[in-house]
This record gives sequence, C-alpha cells and structure tokens, in this order.
Amino acid sequence: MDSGTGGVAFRVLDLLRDLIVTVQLRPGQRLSELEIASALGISKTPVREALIRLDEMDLVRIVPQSGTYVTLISVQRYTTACFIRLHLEVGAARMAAASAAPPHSLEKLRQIHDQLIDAETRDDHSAFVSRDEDFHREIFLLAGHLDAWVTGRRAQFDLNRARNIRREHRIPRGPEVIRQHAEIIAALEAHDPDRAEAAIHAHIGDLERQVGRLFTDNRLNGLIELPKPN
Amino acid sequence: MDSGTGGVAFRVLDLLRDLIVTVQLRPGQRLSELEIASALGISKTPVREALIRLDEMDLVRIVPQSGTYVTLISVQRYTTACFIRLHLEVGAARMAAASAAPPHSLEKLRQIHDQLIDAETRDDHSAFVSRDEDFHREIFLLAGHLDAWVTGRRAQFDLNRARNIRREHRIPRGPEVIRQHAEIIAALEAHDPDRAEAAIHAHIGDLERQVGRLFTDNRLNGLIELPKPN
DNA sequence: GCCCCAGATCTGGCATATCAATTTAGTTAA
DNA sequence: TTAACTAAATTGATATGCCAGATCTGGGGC
Repeated sequence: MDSGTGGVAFRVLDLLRDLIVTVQLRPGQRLSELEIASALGISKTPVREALIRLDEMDLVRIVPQSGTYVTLISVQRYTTACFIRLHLEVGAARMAAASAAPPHSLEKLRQIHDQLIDAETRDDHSAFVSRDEDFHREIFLLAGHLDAWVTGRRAQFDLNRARNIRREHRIPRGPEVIRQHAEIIAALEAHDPDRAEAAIHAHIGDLERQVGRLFTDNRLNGLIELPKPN
Repeated sequence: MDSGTGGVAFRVLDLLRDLIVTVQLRPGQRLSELEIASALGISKTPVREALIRLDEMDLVRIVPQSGTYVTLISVQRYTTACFIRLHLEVGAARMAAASAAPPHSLEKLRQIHDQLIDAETRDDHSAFVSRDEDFHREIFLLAGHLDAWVTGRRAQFDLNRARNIRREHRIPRGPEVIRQHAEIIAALEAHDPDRAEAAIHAHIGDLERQVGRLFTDNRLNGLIELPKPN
C-alpha cells in the first residue's frame, strides 16, 4: 500500500497513517513529535513533516504549543463522506453505463467481483474490504475519472476507522454487498444509466444506514466528535 | 481570505497560495526554499512547511534533492474537477430542493444573487468571481454538506489559474451565469429536485464547455500538462 | 475544601548547521 | 565540434538547539 521508497519522512507518514486508520493510535490520542522521533531513532524534522501532511488530510490536528492529536471520528464528516461517495459514484456509474464500453472492459470488474465472492467464502475480512475498494475504484476508472475516486476515498477515513474499532471478524453484509455489486455490473452491461444509478443508490444508501448504527456503539464513547456544544 | 493569525509558516502558505492561484508564480516555475526564505527574511523551515502543505494540495511538486516546482495546469484534473463539481452540486441542489426549506433560508441565496448582479453591472470581475463562489457555497450549506463544498473547491484550483492567466477584465458570460443562477433559485423555490438538477447540469456543463476552449489559448503554451507521453 | 496564581515542565515553532543527491559548468579527449 | 567525464555549486533532507507559548503542578490564600 505504501510507496516503499522515498525519504524517511514518507516512511513515517505511511506508518502513522496506517496506525491511525487501524486505530492502533486512537482518536483523540495525543502524539509527541519528540516521542515518535526517539522511538524511531530519528530526529523531529521528518516526524514533523509527516505530521504536517497528516494534518493536511485531517487525520491529526496540530495545536501550536500544545500538542498534536489524532482527530476524533466525526459523524458529520462521515455523513458527508457518504454524500460525496454516493454522488460521485452515481456520476461515474452513469458515465460508465453510457459509454461505448468495449465488452472486455467490464471483464476486470467481473474478475474483482469473483475475488470478492471468494473472500466472502473464505471469510477473509481484510481481503473483502480490499476487493470492495477495488470494485468501486474500477467504476471510476471506467468512467475516466480515477482522480475523483481519490477525492471520494480521502473523505472516507472515518468510516474505515469506525470499522476497525469494531474489529469485526465476520464479514458484515457480505451476501447483500455481493448481490448489490452484481446488480451494478448488470446495469453497466445493459448500458442502462438509470438502472446503474438506482443500483448505486441502493448500495451506498444501505452502507450509510448500516454504518450509521455503528456510531452508536458503546466502544466509540469518547472517540467521536460531539455535535457543536453551542 | 487568509486566517490572519497563525505562525509564520501559515502566512507563507497563504502568500504562496495566492501567488500561485493568481499565476504570479507561473505553472512549471521553479521555487527555491532558500530564495523565498531570504526574500521574506525568515529561515527555510517555515517556508518548507508551507511548501509541504502546498504539495499536499497539488499546487506544487517537491522533487527530492532537485527542486520544488509549481505544478502545471492539468486538463485532466480540470475535467475531473468539473465532474466532481457537477455531481456534488447536483446532489446538494436536489437535497436543498427536497428539504423542508423554511422560506427565509433562501433569502441568503437571493441576496448573494443580487450582489452578483451588482458586480456584473459594475463590471467588477473580482467581486463577480467571489459572489459566484458564495452562491455555490450557499447551495452546499443549504444541503447541510458544507464539507463537500470544500472538497469540490479544492479540485478547482486549475480552473482559477487558467482564468487568471487570461486576466479578463470584462466579465465573461455574465448575463448567462446570472440567468442560470436565477433558474437554480427558481427550482429550489419550487421544491423541484429534477428541475434543480437540470439547472445545475446546464450551468456546470456550460462552464466546462466554455472553459474547455480556454485551454487552447496560446498564452497557456508550456503551462499545461501534456497528455501522457507514452 | 475550593480557588487562584506562580513556577516548573512540556510542546510545537523557528533558526541554524550539516549531509547527500542532483544538477550544472568546465574541461578534456575523441 | 561534440561527447563524455569530473568537480563545484545548488537543492532538498535531516539533525540539533533554542525559544515562546501553553499546560500542568503545587502551594498559599480564602
């Protein structure tokens, strides 16, 4: 997942990003430049640069002269992330459905779908999540707007963190997801934009509803950004 | 537009961002940490931190041990930015149209619209662009997804840079924009999501088409990222 | 017991110095 | 003339030190 190469700062960035998304660094937790630096046997500088990048992607918040904190999970941000994903994927799916669509172009999508089914059979949660991401990424690729996928994905960190707090070992909603993906593929094959839109709508809407309940989980107490105290 | 407060690094960030968006620093231009630092009478550190943030928002590209360059204007990125704006604004407008919509909530939107008309009358290009941004921002606000606006806006730097290279002193498409905005307001007032979607579609589609021609401007030679040389 | 304030401590912000990779200029050989 | 090689200069990358502001702590006053 990480670039592998690059300077020390980038390796620190990858490390911290992973630790945050997998909630090994918990939301609200205080980080110390010096502490991280000495733990890794390097100086503060590359650590600081990594933290600046993380700050820029809203994964941490640097408070001057006070400390750097892992951002809390924000229900508002999650809701917005769903909104963004929904509308971008609808647009991408419509575009993909309307395109000339060489018959083989959907082959990759079907292949990913098969791998998803396989992951569900093997009950491999990690692979399932990965293949699921690949599936949606492929839709943007088909629409010729891969960059937009990056945008939608960036808005989705909170969802992944909430998921990882649950540490679900069984795959949730596996069969439904597979069924919904199959419907999306069918709509693309039929070159039916309206059907594709409906399929995406159902899929993302379901996701938002299901995961919305996740935020009421007791385990998230203190890890969630409260609505404005005004 | 800038925060006003904050440390030196943030003031450098605001300065450089403005210089880049207004193309006083031209696409492809090489920047030097040391040069900027001494010009501002500060050390390289805050300059570097600002550049890291700019790198994270794709306004510059830091090449290790080589140099930092203002990114070229990318037609691909611009097209994707239009795609993102189109679909997010359609979603937001539909949501705003469908909402309960207290009668006074649209008042702000009408007010901005009036200011836009005023700017067009006075032929104040800068104010026109500003009010235009406010207008679209307000739509996201009405939909309750202001964060999504930030996402859409971030993807739009290239458009603004291309605009500023033209340095148009007359307001382009002023009357059409005003007419299209009026139609959007009318659709929202009528609580008609389909009509709102159509209005946004027309507006953004028009924008993409008009500005698309802008990229063929001779003045942009060398400032645009060429399609993959493969 | 509670509140307030001063000093110690910790944090990030910035400056400075050194390093290594890269680019570039100069030079030499074909 | 040109191509290739070498060395100096430039750049970003990292380490380190110091500073100012924020936080924490503990003692004194109410």
